[in-house]
Amino acid sequence: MNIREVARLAKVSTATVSRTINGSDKVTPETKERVQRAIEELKFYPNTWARALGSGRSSLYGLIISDITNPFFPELVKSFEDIAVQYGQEVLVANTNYDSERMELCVSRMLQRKVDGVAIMTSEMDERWIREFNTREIPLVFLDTGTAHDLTSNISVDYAAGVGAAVEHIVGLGHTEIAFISGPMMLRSARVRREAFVGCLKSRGIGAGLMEEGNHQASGGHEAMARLLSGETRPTAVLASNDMTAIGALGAIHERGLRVPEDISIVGFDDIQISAFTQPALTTVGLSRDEIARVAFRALYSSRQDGARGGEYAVQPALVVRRSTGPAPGKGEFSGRR
Amino acid sequence: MNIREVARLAKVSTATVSRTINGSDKVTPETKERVQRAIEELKFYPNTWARALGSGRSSLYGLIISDITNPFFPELVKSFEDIAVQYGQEVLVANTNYDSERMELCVSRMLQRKVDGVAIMTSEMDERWIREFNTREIPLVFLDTGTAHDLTSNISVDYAAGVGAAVEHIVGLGHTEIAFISGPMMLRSARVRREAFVGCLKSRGIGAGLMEEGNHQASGGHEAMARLLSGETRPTAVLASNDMTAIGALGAIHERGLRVPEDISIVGFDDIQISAFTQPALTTVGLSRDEIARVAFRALYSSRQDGARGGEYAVQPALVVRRSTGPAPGKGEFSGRR
DNA sequence: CTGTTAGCGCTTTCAA
DNA sequence: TTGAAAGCGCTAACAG
Repeated sequence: MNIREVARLAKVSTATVSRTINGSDKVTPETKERVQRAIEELKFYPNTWARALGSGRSSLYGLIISDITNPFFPELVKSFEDIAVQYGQEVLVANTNYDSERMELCVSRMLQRKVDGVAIMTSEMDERWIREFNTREIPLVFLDTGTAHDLTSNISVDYAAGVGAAVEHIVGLGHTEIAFISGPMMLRSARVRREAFVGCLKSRGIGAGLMEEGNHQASGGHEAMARLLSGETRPTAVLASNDMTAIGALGAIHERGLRVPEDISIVGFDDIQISAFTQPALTTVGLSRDEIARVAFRALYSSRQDGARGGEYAVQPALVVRRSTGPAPGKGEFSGRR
Repeated sequence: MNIREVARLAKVSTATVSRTINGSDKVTPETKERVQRAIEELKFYPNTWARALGSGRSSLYGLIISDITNPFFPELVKSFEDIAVQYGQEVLVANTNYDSERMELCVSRMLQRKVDGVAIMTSEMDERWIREFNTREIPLVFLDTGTAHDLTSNISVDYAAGVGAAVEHIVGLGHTEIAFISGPMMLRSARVRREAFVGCLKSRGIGAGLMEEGNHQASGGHEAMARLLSGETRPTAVLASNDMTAIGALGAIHERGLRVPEDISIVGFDDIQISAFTQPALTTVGLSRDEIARVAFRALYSSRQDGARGGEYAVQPALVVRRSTGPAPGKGEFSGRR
């Protein structure tokens, strides 16, 4: 079943069928009507590849993420797809699994499928792959990596502001012993968050806090928190590099028989959906996946459609205060609700 | 840049390049070597669509899910992709968002991209769409819906056994007032789980328990639990239709100042990753996404490759006992660890 | 073992 | 407004 059969049934040429499918305005309403009916009757679905081959446009946008299993990403994927659908485009999602071999696979999938643009939402992207996209003039958008030029856009997250708001909130509650549980230091994104924390403390004249390394998952947060609790100086507040880490930390604290936030305050990062339902609900620095996805898609789409140059975009995180933060022990009456 | 340029550089015909790419054994090692070098040098990536068009095989398998944001699915997606990659195939993921309009979009994407098979992991699939796949002889595999025939396979989850194990565990702990928080009753998958619960109670001679309807998300579990707590008879144990629901319920219980499992025991369903890190860690009926994905992919792949008929497969859930279940209040010493 | 060539299903000039 | 026909990049039958 193909366009020719439709053409035959509608008694027109294949060109006319093609025009109808593509919504050309150079087709008489009557003809269009006839063709539509033939399409309906045959339940014809135009072959996407053949369309792409013929036209040179794939209407496909790539989205490269690290790990679909990390709750931050599914929400991003969903938002990206929703907006792509609005623009009549499609999305090809690929996972790197934080693995450079898989990363190569992701890149070649994108190249082989001739995507019209790629959103690289993982921080670990080898320079040489980027070059492959550049030489083929495929628009790119990064999350907080690389800089805008030609067909490359960049979305930068103001981590300093986000972490700053968190630290301010914590300091305002009287905390002085503030610890940080980072993500895996081999990940650029994790290092950036950690540096924002260190810088923030320094600029406020607070001595460098306790540091532990996690893995951006609950397990790592749990272990890191356990180490923190058995250390010499126990922190009264802990910032985590992401919410999963904070959730793991929460568990370790409870296991020790300590309470959050009465004994220790916790702040996460990302504001994934589940954070509103942890015990207690997590105070966290929210990063809008919706906004990131929208900005990313539009950057790619406008590069492609209007030949726009790459741009530099900024996204502001926002502190979401819930129940996991409270006054430092001994500092004023505790007013939180358990 | 295309196969012809590679052919020219390697001084062979396009057919030879094609053969090299496809790993044909009818090419002299030397020739193959020359072609490989040319490909490297030109950084040539064969156009997937053209390949599919020429060969009639897409090497693409569709995976239709309800909602990427529901933690059950990302793990399924990951497993499915991993196994597809092992077989050198690719995956096209589509979300229905529980919306019938989006569902139609998903189906037409699959049809337009000429996928080699589709795993339908959402329970709400309109009969008429299924027919579209059937008439085009596209292998299908369902999760717990439909029956095996021709090119259609089905994976059935033994909900009765899973729920049975949970009920047995709970009853063994002395509970008699057992409630169930279901998913949205408009979803078949939710109804199936609920029926398994009702049937299980009945077969054990226990009267029909309390029932509340949730939405398979934390918010619904929270609200349903709140209703349960303000009802006349307070249950001492609650089974939830999925883990997110259970997590929401946990929050509602804590807000009332009650403890889990001392005052109320909770059992979830699915065993999503985060369930090991809730407070307390959730006892739940685990469903292996890995197994489901593997079985589903293989069913599709063998239908396609070996022309195998559709099969009926079974997956057994397994109870994972953690900390959210304990003896019914008043029944024996409480021995759980908080 | 290698090359020639006719498609695959659609788009898109160019004419009519 | 419509049709004829030449590709798009690759595969596969057929020759050699």
